[in-house]
Amino acid sequence: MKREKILLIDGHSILSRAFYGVPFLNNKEGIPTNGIYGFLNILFKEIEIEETEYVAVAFDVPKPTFRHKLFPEYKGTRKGMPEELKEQVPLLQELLRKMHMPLLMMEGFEADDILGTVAKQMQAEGKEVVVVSGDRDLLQLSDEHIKISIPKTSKGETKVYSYYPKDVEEEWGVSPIEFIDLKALMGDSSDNIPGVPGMGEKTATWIIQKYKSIEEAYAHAEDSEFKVPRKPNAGKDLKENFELAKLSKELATINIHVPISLNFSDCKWENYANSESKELIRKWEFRSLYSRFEEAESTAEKKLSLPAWKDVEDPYLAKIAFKDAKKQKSAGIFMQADPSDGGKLYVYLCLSDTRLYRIPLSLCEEELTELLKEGEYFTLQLKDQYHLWEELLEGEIHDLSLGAYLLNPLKDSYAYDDLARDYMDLVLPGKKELQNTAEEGLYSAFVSWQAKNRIFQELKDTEQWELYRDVEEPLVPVLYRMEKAGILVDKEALLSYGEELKKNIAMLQEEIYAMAGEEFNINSPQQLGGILFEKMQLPGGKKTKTGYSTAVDVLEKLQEDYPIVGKILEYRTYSKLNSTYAEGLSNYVGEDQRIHGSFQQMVTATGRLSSTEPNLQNIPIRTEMGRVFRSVFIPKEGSVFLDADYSQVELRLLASLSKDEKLIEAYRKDADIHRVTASEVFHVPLEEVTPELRRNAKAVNFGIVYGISAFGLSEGLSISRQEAKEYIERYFTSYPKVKEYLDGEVAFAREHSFVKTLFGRRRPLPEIHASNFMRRSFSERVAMNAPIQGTAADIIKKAMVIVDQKLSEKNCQSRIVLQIHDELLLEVVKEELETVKDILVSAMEHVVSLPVPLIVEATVGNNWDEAH
DNA sequence: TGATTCACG
DNA sequence: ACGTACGTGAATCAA
Repeated sequence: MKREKILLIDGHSILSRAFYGVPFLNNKEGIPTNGIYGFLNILFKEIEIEETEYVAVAFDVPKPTFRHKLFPEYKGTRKGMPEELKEQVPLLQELLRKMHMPLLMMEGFEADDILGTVAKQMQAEGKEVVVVSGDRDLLQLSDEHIKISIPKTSKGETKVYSYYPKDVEEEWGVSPIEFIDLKALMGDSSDNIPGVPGMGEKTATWIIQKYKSIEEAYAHAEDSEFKVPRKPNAGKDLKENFELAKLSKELATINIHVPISLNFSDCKWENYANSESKELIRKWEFRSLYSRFEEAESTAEKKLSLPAWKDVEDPYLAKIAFKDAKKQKSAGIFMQADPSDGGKLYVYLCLSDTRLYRIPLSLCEEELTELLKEGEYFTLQLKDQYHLWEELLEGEIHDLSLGAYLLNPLKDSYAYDDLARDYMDLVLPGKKELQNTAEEGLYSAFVSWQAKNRIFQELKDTEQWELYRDVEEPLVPVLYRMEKAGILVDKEALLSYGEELKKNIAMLQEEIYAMAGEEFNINSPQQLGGILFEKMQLPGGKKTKTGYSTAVDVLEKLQEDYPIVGKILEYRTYSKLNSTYAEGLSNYVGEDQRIHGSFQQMVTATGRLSSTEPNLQNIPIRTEMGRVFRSVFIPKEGSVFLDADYSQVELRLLASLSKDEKLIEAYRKDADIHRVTASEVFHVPLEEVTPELRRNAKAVNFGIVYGISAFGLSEGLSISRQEAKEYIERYFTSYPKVKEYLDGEVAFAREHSFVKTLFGRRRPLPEIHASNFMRRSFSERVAMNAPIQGTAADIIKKAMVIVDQKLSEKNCQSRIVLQIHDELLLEVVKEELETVKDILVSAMEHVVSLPVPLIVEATVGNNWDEAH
């Protein structure tokens, strides 16, 4: 039988071959792309020659460079590699990932070793292997079913030289294994292999041909036959340098025992032409590849239907399905209500690639409860299912949507079809295209089963497994309990305040009409702009695409000279408060007088939560009038509110992550940080810092966390760009480590196209190399902000998990009801107050230990306003 | 549906 | 020369 064939490619080596073989190319943005281009040509050529679809590419993992500076810096630059080539490595990897190419990388192991291990493994599994590399180092791997293929590009043409053992023998006169010894004697400066001084190719070949190995040659070094032509001292050289030779051999030997294992079928390379990869091909202007990608994409479009499934109505059949699930202690599982069936609950089970069931929950409650006691199960959007059937809390159920969110938090959906597309290379019909609700459940269970290994592996590969397992997953039940608990609202008070607002709105409306001389819709920016800037001829013309800007900052400047503007601003405020909060919130108050909002865990790019239906994270506080809404949120009878918030987490994290001594010291002394900054930046003694200076310094501090830019700061402070620039420069002179840290983040982003938090959460930055200044600058600011904002998010999430756990350990009835990014609001049974306060504050403060301690301020109150 | 505005951290 | 502060969600208007 013909052996199946797999191509294993030495990524770095082929890239550098291509780099030197293809004339220098640049795209419009100045990104060097010649190596990538050459790599792709070699890749496609090899695939064509070898006629296989099974491919994988191995890369060295760059030595870790610690960005957080909590550890000494270690630079793992490949020496002798020109900058233009180095830059192309991450770009090529990005493209290959988008082309769905399996990348073999493992920390602590070189690509050579990975290739060697995998090649031998595949040969043992009965495959035909072709190892593609740019240099001869890998010839030692050549074997009965392992061919070493060395492409050489010159004058635009790529020729491929192939070596089975007999070809190695023919060209160098030694076997592949002996090739190691040959290299050990000769040495190789580019690989840092010393070799034996004075030994060149001729001498080394003679010795190895005669004695087969350096050990054997050493044993005979003093024999009379040890007579290398024209090298009378060769024996002596070897004798004297034997240790060096042995070391060289060790260095030259490829390790074929790397703890890696490759699944042949995972290497099937298809769907390389997709929208994401095509975008890069276009961006990098590889015109000659356009048509290849277009054609490939059209043939790759495929729709796969569901495996046959069973609609189980017979309790006996249900029992059988569950019995098998129990035996394997694992399954894809999904629960859903069917509105076309009176909201009846169904359980969907996927036991294998071909076994899929739909069972009414009423037929299998007992079996399901029993099943969840043992084993691990996989699903999507788990929190929603807890709301359907709380008993699911008892099982170990993994939420793959959550995993997919960590792998790419920029997506807008993590439903079954998204996961199938991204992790199974499978195009499934979207929810809207489905005929009935059953299909959604079946697909979800099926995808949960199919995508789990890939998603888990990627979480491990990206070092986000712990974040997933210890933070995101444990948070799911916590959020569920928060949503279930809800928060009590005094609806009467809410509505009566709304009435009050409405009266004011009506009054203001009349006044505005009178002043404008006509009636119009004040809520319409377009009409408002027309009245103000055309009819009434106020200064300060255009700003937006659709017409005049009527945003607060514009109107505030006009307020003093034009009374109507003040009225309009007032109208705006009242009308916002009324529609969003008075009317908006009251619509969500349920039978139990509580609002059960929902917390979204897979929305933000930075790892924060978000709050919807209604948004309980933007209840007013900054103005007296808005604050009233906080007082309508109240604890239930016998309870109080306990509110705890982190004091300036983000700035404290900035100090810790940058390790700036001056900032750390200031925080350790618990100084007023904005005042200290003002004193530093404006060269004023601490006691002489005016409120004005402090305000400015505070804006600078904010700016730093947001990813400072002179333009932004000048806008925020209404000062000139030049002044803003000076502020920033002086800030960085005062806190040099902060500058180093922020620059480091941007540099990291440029190299890897993502940044990460202290706990490993990633924020992709696909536009960090954009040619568009605005997009690129935006990515740079995000690179500075995301690690800080994200680390703060990680920290409070960890705290929530701990608090929830401790509350249940101590049998407390108190619960977390809200999270507002750096603040937790708890409804606390009065008797539990002291216990809960201790738990809460200490959990929040001790989540992580950093150079600057985290400080939590906790307050008790009979409504949210009082407690904050 | 997208743009604008504004509430929060 | 480019022309924005970071992260959200909801209400509203104008297509």
